[in-house]
Amino acid sequence: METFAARGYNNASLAEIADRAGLTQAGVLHYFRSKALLLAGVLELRDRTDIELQGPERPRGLAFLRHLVDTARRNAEREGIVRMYAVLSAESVTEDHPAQEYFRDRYAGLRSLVVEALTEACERGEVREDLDVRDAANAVIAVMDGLQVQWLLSPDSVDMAASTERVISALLADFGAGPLPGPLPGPPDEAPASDTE
Amino acid sequence: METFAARGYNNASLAEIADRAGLTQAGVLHYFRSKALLLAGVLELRDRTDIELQGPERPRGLAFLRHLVDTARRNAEREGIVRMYAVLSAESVTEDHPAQEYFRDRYAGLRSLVVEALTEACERGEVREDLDVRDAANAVIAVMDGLQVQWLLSPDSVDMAASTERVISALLADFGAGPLPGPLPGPPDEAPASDTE
DNA sequence: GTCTATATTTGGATAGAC
DNA sequence: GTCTATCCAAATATAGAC
Repeated sequence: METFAARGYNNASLAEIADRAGLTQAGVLHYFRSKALLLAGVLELRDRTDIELQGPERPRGLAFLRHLVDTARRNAEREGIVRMYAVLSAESVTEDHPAQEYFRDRYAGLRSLVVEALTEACERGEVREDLDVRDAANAVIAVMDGLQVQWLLSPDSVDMAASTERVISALLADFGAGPLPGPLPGPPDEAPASDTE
Repeated sequence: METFAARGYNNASLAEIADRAGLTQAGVLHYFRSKALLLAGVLELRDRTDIELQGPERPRGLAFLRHLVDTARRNAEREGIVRMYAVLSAESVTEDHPAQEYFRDRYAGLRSLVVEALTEACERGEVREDLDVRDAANAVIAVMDGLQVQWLLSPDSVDMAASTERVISALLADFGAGPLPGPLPGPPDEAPASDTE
């Protein structure tokens, strides 16, 4: 993970990864038949470690949106993971990248979670046209991703949680719901929580 | 540009670039002493070609924000450039990447342009705390960037212009200004305009 | 289960001919 | 100004010993 985060997939070498893991390059290939399979293993591991937003007991509606802001705040303490996702997600749009399907699926999943949350958050017969909600959901995901790149380049110029919160609450207000209740100063530190990026 | 867009910097080879340009790899290195200098040349060329948002006659305030939405719309017709910026900007956060300074400066410049525009857009003694405006500006830039990655992976799931417009106008409303006047259906096609990404 | 050795490919860069 | 030839380094992957 650290190597992929620091160098991206293409520029990462099995030799460096092997070094950090305390074995040789051939040793790594004994467990993962190829570099691409190793990447798949890393991504899969993260998905299992971060129980993320799966399961039926995940937060819904407003609680979910607040959870996104909390995630942005927690991410400021986890540069490694942020860097890995920022680098790999963008790199995945290049030709024949081994993580392309992974990120396509990931975004599709996130998209429907956020659409659902936005819809529940501003209960009303029809919140607005469905399309509008999808546009807003894409925007929410996009802000979080885009902020990460800016933050990685200039940490002092970016407050990921504040910017995320501002967009979400502005969108909600625009939809006719009240602003994000129980807003920014959320629990400064939560228990064994999980995350999104 | 096409090669860097399709493969990123690290994975792009001088051989492929030379092929497309109709000369040999050694020929390319005759004009650009190294791969990193070639990348610098490409980025510099784009900056000079797209007069972008420089000069004193650039749009200001609301007009500038509307210009951003227009740019998002135009970008949907320029996959190559979008891909190049999306890939390179994220790749630039990796260790020792030759475009790191370029993108740091680029974001700093964009940031101050958007801060200025937001401030002018909602004329009021103090719009709100300065910090809030900076957070909003970062968010605007972030949405545009983040949407590009999603769009490159799944064009049919993302409407870059619509999502961008929604965020900007929601933020403005939140600041107390009216919603983006002369909103979405901007000039479907403008003259020799320029762009942002 | 881990290593050494090596095959194979590819990349960036240099030297020098034409 | 462009090419050929070549160097050197690095990378992925495989074969086979211990």
